Amino acid sequence: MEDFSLLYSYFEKIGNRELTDTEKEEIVSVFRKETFNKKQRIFNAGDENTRHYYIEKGLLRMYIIDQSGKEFNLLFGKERQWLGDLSTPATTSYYLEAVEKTTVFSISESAFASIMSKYTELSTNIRRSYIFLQKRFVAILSKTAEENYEELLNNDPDLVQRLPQYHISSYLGVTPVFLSKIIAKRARKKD
Amino acid sequence: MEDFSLLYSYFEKIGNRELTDTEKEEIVSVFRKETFNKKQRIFNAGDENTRHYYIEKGLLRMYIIDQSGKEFNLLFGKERQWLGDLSTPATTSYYLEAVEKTTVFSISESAFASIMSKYTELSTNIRRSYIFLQKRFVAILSKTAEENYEELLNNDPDLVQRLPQYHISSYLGVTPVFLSKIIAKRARKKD
DNA sequence: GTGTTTTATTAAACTAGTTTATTTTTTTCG
DNA sequence: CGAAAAAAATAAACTAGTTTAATAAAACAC
Repeated sequence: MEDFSLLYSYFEKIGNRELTDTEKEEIVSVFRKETFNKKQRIFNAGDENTRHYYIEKGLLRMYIIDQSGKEFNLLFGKERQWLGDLSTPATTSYYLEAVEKTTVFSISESAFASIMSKYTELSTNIRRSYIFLQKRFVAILSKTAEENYEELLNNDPDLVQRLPQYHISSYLGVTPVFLSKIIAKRARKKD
Repeated sequence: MEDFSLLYSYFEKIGNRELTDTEKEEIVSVFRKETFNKKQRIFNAGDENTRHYYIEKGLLRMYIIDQSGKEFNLLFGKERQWLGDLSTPATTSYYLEAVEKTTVFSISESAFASIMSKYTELSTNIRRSYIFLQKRFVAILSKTAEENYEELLNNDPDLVQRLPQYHISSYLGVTPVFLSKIIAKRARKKD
């Protein structure tokens, strides 16, 4: 039998109460537990009606590929975070891929909408995502790449450790070459 | 008696039905009709518990001021659009200001949360805002300033016409000097 | 209307970040 | 383990966008 305990505790946390057995069954019936290998693609630009992913373990990245073929990492998601394209069920412009071997609980848009009406705190999530993206947007617009790197290092050192440098540079909106320069410069400063 | 008809028709549209008189009264009781003059500040970074604004007529901008004192326009709002800081009631990092003389219907966060449970389509709004910001983010990260200017010109020519150039440049994340160059270059190309 | 302030243009020197290419280091995997 | 592949570092030439400053044009105020 698959283990849904992390998902239960998530709903217990947001609902601020214990779940009944019926509620647990309901959750099991709408979520699908899935595992993706490192570098495995979960959805592609052009796909319709993509699912929402609550991550049990591992690390995902959502990215675009621009006209010239370059990738831009928009968001990462790790343990106990949601990731997905909120424009679903419309055709997505993004790719979702596992950076590490990752297990998730996935849910369709329609089921998501319906459990949202039961667990209204879920909509707080979308709002929180918005606030996060807004901050990130402002930071990238108004700060230098070096400052943004520092900030990421402070806010989520674990992420910096788990990601290859070229994924971080793409998240910060610079080339891997430039991030490498930044890091070299910082190392020089330190001693 | 103040005219709330635009607000009624907004709620009728999202609810997809006519409003009863009681509902209209309820709306009047939670919204406050306000007018702001050109360049008038509506809220400031540091303010707590800012309100949400549904714009009847006019044009607002929400912006930050960075460490070095430079302004960055994050969002504009015009007729029949919502604008506000979704991180409310937490302390805001943004400034909200009228670009033109503007009349709005404003609502507190707490009232907003409570009418949201009645008009659940309101939460779609937040989601739509998120999608909008995400697109804008990706565009600014992956495209040149010239392409972003073109795109704005296509998506919202009216906005370009109503805003002074230095507000547009700040929205696109470049200096007024550089936007001026882009425009000069485009004019040269055309003939 | 005309004088004053604000906004936009132009130019020139500069810098943050890119591109391409080569070398070194680290990771993967049979 | 050792070979091959992937990731990171370094260098050099380049470019998109900035800064500062001076001029021109437009908008505003009386």
